[in-house]
Amino acid sequence: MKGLKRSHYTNDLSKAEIGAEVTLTGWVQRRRDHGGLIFVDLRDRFGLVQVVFSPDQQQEAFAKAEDLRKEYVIAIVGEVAKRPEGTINPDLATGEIEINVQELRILDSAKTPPVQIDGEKKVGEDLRLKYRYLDLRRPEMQENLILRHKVMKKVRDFMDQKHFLEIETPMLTRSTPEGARDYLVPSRVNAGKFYALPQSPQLFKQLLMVSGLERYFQIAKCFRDEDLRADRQPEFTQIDIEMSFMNQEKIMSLMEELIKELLAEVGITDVGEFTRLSYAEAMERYGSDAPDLRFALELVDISEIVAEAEFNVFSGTVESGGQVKGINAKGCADFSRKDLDELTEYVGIYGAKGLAWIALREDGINSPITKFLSEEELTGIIEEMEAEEGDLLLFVADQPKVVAAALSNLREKLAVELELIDEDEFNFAWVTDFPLVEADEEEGRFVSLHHPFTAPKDEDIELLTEDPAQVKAKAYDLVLNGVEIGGGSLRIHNRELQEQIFEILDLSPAEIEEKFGFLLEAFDYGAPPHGGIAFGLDRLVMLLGGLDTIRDVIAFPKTQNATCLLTEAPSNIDQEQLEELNLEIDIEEEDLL
RNA sequence: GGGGAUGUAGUAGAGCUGGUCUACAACACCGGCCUGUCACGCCGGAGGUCGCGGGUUCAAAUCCCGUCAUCCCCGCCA
Repeated sequence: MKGLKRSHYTNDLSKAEIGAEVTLTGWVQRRRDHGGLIFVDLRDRFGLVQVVFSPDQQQEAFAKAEDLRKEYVIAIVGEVAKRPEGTINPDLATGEIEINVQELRILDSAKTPPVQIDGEKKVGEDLRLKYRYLDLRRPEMQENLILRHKVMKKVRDFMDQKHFLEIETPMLTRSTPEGARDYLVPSRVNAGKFYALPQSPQLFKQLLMVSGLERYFQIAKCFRDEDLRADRQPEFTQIDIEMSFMNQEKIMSLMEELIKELLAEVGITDVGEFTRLSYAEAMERYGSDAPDLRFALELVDISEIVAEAEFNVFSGTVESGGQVKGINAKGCADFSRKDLDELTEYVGIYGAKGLAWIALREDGINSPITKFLSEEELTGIIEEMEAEEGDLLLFVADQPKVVAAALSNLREKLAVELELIDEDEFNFAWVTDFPLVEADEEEGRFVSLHHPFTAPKDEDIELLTEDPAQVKAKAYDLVLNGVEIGGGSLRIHNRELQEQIFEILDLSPAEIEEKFGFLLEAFDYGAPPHGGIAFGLDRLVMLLGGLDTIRDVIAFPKTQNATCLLTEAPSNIDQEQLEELNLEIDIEEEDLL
């Protein structure tokens, strides 16, 4: 490109530049060859501009333009010209002008791309991922990455302004017993030992508080070796924040300020009040600790009404410690048997053994269960659920966990099908007062709901010894449109309490010392009260962009099988590398393909 | 580990109650024509192991079994 230096980006150009000589570079989006005249749409990161090759202008450039194909990389020198009368393209930002080319240089030719870059047709995701560098040429994808950049930039500006320091923490760290499965990295120098990639910088940020940095943040890569979902990747990014000498209220209001500024940055200003819900209330009313508050369809507990019912599915469940809850699907009394079968199958995914229903139709009540209910019980249900003619009442009877999972998901499914969701709304809610621990039936012990460093509420400290399950935590989650986008807590900052929690989690003193000795020791040297929060950057950007998967806001994401179709990672490695690390592969040769 | 959906030219689809399927048109591609197009147009052309393997059958893109890949979900994700 000797001697040719870009003078403008495509979208810099407007009527103001008419007559100017400009040098542009970019990709050929499309070529329209009219024989005696060739139009090329030149694309750069900022947009498109039409460049015109005409033998009247420049014979040599015109001849060369005959060879141009899609995605060729070119540089042109030409004059900005007003488009002739009647040829203005109102759909194009630069549609009032065009470039009459004097000189064309082909900087690189290109094979016909396997995915269409300018097309509206959607391409299979496997191909998009294999040719991710081409997929990322699409303006939609570039906009997603730009949005992500803007959010990150705003985070840094905001945090800096609030006196936070961005501090990096190690990627090679030690494995911790609680939490997700670790990604492990073998140590060559220390044969037989492993580093773990961080699930989050949790311990380091707490140590930074002990160090007296007071306000820390980091846009941190985190790694969790668990199965993937539309909103879960094995490596993802957290906006990680920690501060000293703050109470929960101050942290939450500072974070609201941050979130509002982030939204304003991307043009979303009509954000309502952040709702506050206790965990207990969220579970009671929505069956979820991350409820979508853009619509109602609240869960109603009718356990008491049907406790003595002849209908054994209800009364028997209540008797054995379960509950019966329902949703009033307004105006759905005309659902067909097939619709109802489908919903029943749907709640089955979440472990519900059935879905009872009462349809309040014009010609009376239609239901397979009302014959087992007394007049009084039926009236009680209808009253409790504020049901009227035209409504469909749907019930699940089971253990509270199953009822919550089934009905919270049913609630969301109904909201989508009944079009109750305003897609433009950004509805934030804080969920607070989480239980500190919950019983893990499989392992027969308590496990932390958040993580083991979360502080219990002061008034519940006495309960720690008697009934740990009743202890509430100084923890808070931020939920946006039914998606958990962040969570945090005040931390324990003294050794005694932290040791007590570890004991409740059934960690032996030896284990505690081995795994967390360094943290407890740090607390012996003057640890300030501290707390923080971490936001899932990918999820946040996904929601701001109105997207369905975080893959669309990650430049090079993995497939659901945690592979990279572009680089074909993970891959086999040389025997030599294994030997250097003192590792042996213990699977059959033929499986190692 | 489990449930579900999808897999047909480069791409996205139709065909899939088995037989004129020698697999269809579209977009893209290649060639020709065209000086005002902008999803340019017109004419012509090339392009397919119907994901892969096996089975049923006189006959399989179509039915059955297995397998692989991608996606959605359950489990899992402090």
